Parts: sequence; structure tokens; C-alpha cells
Amino acid sequence: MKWTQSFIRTFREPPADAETISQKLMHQTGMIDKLISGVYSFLPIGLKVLQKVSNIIREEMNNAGGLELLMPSLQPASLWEETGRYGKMGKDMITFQDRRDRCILLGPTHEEVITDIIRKYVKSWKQMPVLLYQIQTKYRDEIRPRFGIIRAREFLMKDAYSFDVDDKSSEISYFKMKDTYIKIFQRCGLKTDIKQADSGVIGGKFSEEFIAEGQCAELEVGHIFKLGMEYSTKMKAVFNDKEGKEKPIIMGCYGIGVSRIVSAIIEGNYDNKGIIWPISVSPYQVLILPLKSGEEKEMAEKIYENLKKPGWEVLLDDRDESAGIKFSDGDLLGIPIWLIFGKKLKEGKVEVKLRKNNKFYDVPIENIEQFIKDILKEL
RNA sequence: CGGGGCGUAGCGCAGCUGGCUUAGCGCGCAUGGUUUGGGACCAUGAGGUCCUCGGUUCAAAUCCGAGCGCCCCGACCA
Repeated sequence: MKWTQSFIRTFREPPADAETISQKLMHQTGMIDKLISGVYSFLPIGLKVLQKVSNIIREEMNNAGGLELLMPSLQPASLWEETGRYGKMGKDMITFQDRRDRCILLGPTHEEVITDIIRKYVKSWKQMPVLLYQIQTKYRDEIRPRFGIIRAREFLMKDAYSFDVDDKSSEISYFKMKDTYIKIFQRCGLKTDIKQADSGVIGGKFSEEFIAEGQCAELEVGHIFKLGMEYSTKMKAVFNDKEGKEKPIIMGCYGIGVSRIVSAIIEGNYDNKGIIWPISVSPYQVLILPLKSGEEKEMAEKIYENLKKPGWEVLLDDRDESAGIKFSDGDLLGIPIWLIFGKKLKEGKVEVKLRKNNKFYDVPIENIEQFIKDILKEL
């Protein structure tokens, strides 16, 4: 991607109302744009990171045997009355009347909907275990949205639900998810602690939450629950066991705040100049900086085309800006590997800079591809 | 919902105490030119419902009232 075509717009100063570092940096790099309190647009560069995180989650969920589905955001209040949660959630839920005066809500979570699906489709012990998940927007009218997308009223969440024939099997599902979560957070470059937690409105028997390290004390990037028979009993999600006896399905549910992860990654990976993306979620892997407009720019474009071929995501800063601005914006944006086309080009060399530790390497142009390959192994 | 703060150009702010020309500054943006290794410079220019409504007044960004919005602390929360 060429910078001049990328919609990237950086700001020298953070917005006055931003408090946390991730919020400031996401605004300064033009990743997000606030519409109203707790509600944000993801601009192209921000969406790119969000999609990287989503794809890591997807891969690991699929590896764990999960099946992706997509449930609606609009849900009938009547379904929530079955579990008694309509009252419990209270004003956190965004509700409205449709034209037939039916009470509809914007889904803050999906236990009721998934249980409804399961009770319609699963009738036999032979159909389990099942693990279903979705990546979808959730709506919660938080008492106090804060810290940008860390606690938003509209946010992207991965929610998964497991269905088993008995406690033993459900336990296996639970621990499989726990392992999967550890892998997901590792791949995203997040250090997390696991703590036993209060199950809150979700209910169930037991839950653990994954807390991301960082300055910002907030909720937590993942939460896994053993729900037991809580929902299946109330909603009559039952199956026939081997003896033909009717039994309630044993459930678990597993959430990850996808958009919140993006914030959490920044909270754990930045310096006074800007973001330092882990390679796995960086919007681009390589940033190319031609510092002058002549031969440097020509050569930079050539290398840019070459590097795109093997599938690397490359950002070429083709703006007619001074070196200082390109460096500063590069630091702010946090792309891990930089290729600087400047002084050293006369000697046939490109300078490689690593954002992480600010180390520079002089690399002959013909060796660039191999050099990046080697560096990528270490990052 | 309680407490605190804020609302003036795309962003960051000054002006308000003590009402008075055409409401400023920095950044950004546009055009032209000189620059180009860590946020360069010159010139010209565009851009404003001073959050909204009402009140006081000869006169309101400025004073008063109400409302709306935003941020922070607290309670609350996957």
C-alpha cells in the first residue's frame, strides 16, 4: 500500500479527551474515530489490525474444533424472559419496540439465542460435543463507557459456546478453550494473567478471566464460564442419552473482547514515540521510507513491488514529506521493519531499522528479501 | 446515579475575571517557491451556528437560566 492512497492520517497531538495511552495512539494514528460516547468507527488502518486479531482467533478456534456461525444482533425480549435475564440485565440492554409493539433488544450477549438454536437442532447424545462460535458486534449501554474502545457500548466480541453430554465431557471442552485462549493471547503478543472470577449476569458454576498486563487496569480480555445446566434447564435444551433418557445439555461459554484486545496490545507495546506492533497483528510488516525523491524513490518503489510478491504487507511512504516527518509518523504507526532508502543507497545499501529496539542494519539491496525473512523468524 | 471538569476553525488552545472594532494563536489544509537523515522555511489563501435555546443589556464568545454533548473519579460491569 502506498501511503498517499492509504487514508492514513496522523495527528501530532492526541485529542484532549483521551486519557489512556491506547486511546491516544489510536486517535493519533487514525485507527479509530469517535462518533458518540463509547461508540467508534474503525478506520482502514484500525480495521486491518482488528481483522488480524480476528483471524488469529478464528484460526485457533477452528483448530480447537470450533465451528463459526453468525447470530443476529436483534433479539426478542421474550427469549430473555425464559431465562429471567431480561430483568437482570436491566438498563445495560438497548431495547426498542418494533412496529408491532414487540419488544426487541440489541444483543449484549448470545446465550439465549444459541441455546434456542441448540434446543431446535440437537436431540441426541450422538450430536455432541459441539463447539460453536461467532465474531460479532455486541451492544451494551454501559453505565460509564471509558478508555476509548476498552469499554465501549458497541464492540466486537468473539463468543463461543460448548455443548456436552455430561460434566466430564464439558470439563474437557472447558480446558480445551482455556488452552486455546492462552495460545490466542500469546499470538497476539499479549501477556495475560488468569484469575478466578465472579460469573456475574452470565451465571453458571465457575469462571476464569484473562487479564491483560498493562497500565490500564480494565476487564479483562477474555472470560470463560462453566455454565452447567443453567440455561439448558430453563430453556429446555435436552437430549436423549444412550439409554434413551432425556437430559439437559451441559454448557460452557467463552468470550473474548476482540476490539478490546487491540487496545490491550497497544497498552502493552508502546514507547514515547508511538506504537510498537507485534509482527503478528501489525497492519503492515514492512515500512519503506524513501528519504529523497530521485533514485531513492525509484529504487524504493522497485523493492516495494518485489516484496509484495511473496505476500508481505508493505507500506510505502511515497509522500513528499521531510525525513523527520516520515520517521516520526513511522514511529507513531509502529510498523516493525523499516527499509530506509537514503544516504547509503550510493553504496548499494538499504538501512533496515527495527522499531522494537531502534537497531539499524546496513543491508546490500540484493540481500534485502533474505534479510527480512531472517528477521521475521526472530520477531 | 453522586462528585469534579470541559464545550471557540479538522486537531490543540487563548480570549470570558472587568460585556465594545472586521474573534485570535500553533499545528493541519490549499497554491507557488526554496528545502529534504528525526516533526524545515518564505509568500499567499481557504476554513467559525464561539454547543443549543431563552433572558439581562444600547451592545453577549464573555453575565444569568435551562437544556444537550464530552471527559475524569466513584458505585456497576463478560
